[in-house]
Amino acid sequence: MKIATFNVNGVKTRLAHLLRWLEKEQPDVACLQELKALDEGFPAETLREAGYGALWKGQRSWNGVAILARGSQPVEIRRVLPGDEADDQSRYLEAAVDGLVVGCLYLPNGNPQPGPKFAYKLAWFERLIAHAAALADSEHPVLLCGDYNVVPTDFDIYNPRSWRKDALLQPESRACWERLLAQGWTDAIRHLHPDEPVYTFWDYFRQHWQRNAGLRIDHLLLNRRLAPALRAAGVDTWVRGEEKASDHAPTWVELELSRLSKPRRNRRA
DNA sequence: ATGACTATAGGATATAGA
Repeated sequence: MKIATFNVNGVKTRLAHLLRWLEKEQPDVACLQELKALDEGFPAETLREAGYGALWKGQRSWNGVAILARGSQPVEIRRVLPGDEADDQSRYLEAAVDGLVVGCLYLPNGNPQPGPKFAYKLAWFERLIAHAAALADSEHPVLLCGDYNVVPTDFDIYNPRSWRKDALLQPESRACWERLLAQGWTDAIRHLHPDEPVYTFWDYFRQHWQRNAGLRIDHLLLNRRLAPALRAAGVDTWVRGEEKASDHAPTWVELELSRLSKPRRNRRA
């Protein structure tokens, strides 16, 4: 079972890219961020014809998240991150797909910092940590993936020098990331590729893609129950090399759910 | 310190992204 996260940077602008990628890589589940479209602008019919059921949460101009499932309809669990009823930004969706709980998130960028946007980022991160605590300990297999807008360490960026003041590298952002992982989550990419640089984002400036000057900010986290199923993880970098590509590349895990032990209540003494 | 580039909304520029 292949599950991917992909910040499409505009689902309407990138629809052809999205369809080519789905066709070629055949992910079973695809979590999308930055739809930049209203609910009514989401190409649900086209995706259905491509074989994917979908849940989506749009917003005018910015944000927006979706969960696609190949050959099935994701079952919605929640469409808001708890903790702030005044927050109207479309950044979180959670669904059940084939016995798996999948959270799709688009964590605020936070620039410029310091300032209100950075405060919003940290507040949103605190809400995520609070919500993720129960998911981390869940007896269900849970995957929490998306654009976290955090470069976990200096090893996750081509060169931190010109990014030192960026919200993505701030000690506060990284401390939140560490607290999240300390709940027991496995960072799939880093777990399977401990010694090599892996990037998921290359900005449009200064030929950063051509120079492979990237950042690792799209992450897939597995809870304890799911971690034993992890078989492979990677980045579909070819998508970033396409004409008029998103600045992010799809990032994925391959899971072998049949390898998970049965829930305790079903096990014989 | 700034800007490089790409997107949306709208119909010129302003704002956001990371």
